[in-house]
Order: sequence, then structure tokens, then C-alpha cells
Amino acid sequence: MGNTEIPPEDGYTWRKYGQKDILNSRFPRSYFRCTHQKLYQCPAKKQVQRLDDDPNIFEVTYRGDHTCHLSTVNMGGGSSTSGGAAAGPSTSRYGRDVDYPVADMADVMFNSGSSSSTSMDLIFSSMDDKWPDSADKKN
DNA sequence: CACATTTGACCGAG
DNA sequence: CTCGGTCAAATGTG
Repeated sequence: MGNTEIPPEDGYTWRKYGQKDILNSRFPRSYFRCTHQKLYQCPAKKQVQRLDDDPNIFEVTYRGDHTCHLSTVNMGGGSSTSGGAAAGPSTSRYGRDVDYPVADMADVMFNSGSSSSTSMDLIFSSMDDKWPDSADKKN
């Protein structure tokens, strides 16, 4: 088996909560969200989508901040400054009780074949510091 | 048994 | 109306 279509692991456990087809892409986009916090806390979300230009590439978009694991006193207010969160080890599939902190913002793509034109540069350029990211508005 | 995964439908916004 | 996004339910697997 070789990873054929599974994005990399970020050290977080994600649960797929949806998959939709994008008009601009010939491939469907997968929506993932933090497995923990039952569906209330960490707004950390991740979305994976193959580029129609390079079906061998996986564009992983991380949006939101991880608020899980937070030990005793932490968030206090400030926060935010960037995005990010922490970093963590790997992830198996089971880890309900304890979790590991991780961090990452935009992993972006997985080159499986070769190709060349990788819009990666563009993506990286965009993230620079922050993102236009509309994130979750009110919902 | 629990959890994760899957598909469909619904909703909000433009 | 269309597109994107999220939730809900059901099912399978470990």
C-alpha cells in the first residue's frame, strides 16, 4: 500500500464531517474537524482538496485555532496572534482521553507523482502571516 | 462497544 | 438560483 490518497498527519485527529464537489475542481473536497471537544470547542478545521491542475497534490488547508488539550491555565484572553497552536507527535486513530498538542497552519499538498507547476508558491505566498481566511463567521 | 466513516439533505450567503 | 459548508443518520470496523 502506498499512500495513494491520504493526506499527511498533523498530529491531530480529524473526523471527516463532509465531502462536497467543488465547481472549480474536478475532485471533491473533504472537510475535517478536530475529533475532540465533542463539537463545541476547538474550532480547528481542516480541509483537503486535490488540485485539478495536479491531482497528485493534496492541498491541506488548516483553519481555526486548536483549543483542545489546553491544560490548566492557558487561554486567557489574548491569544491569537497568528494562528497556530502547538505541535504534537503523530496520531493513531484512537486517542480519546488524552490528546497531544500540535500545531500547524498550512501544510499544503502532497506531491505523489512529479509534475512541476505547483501552485505551492502561490499558496505559501498567500499565507505569509495571516490569511484572508473568512473562517467561520457566525454560523 | 465505541468511534470513525459515509451519504444526503439543509442552510446561508452572494 | 447557485455554491459552499455543516450537520444528521446510518453503517462498518477495530
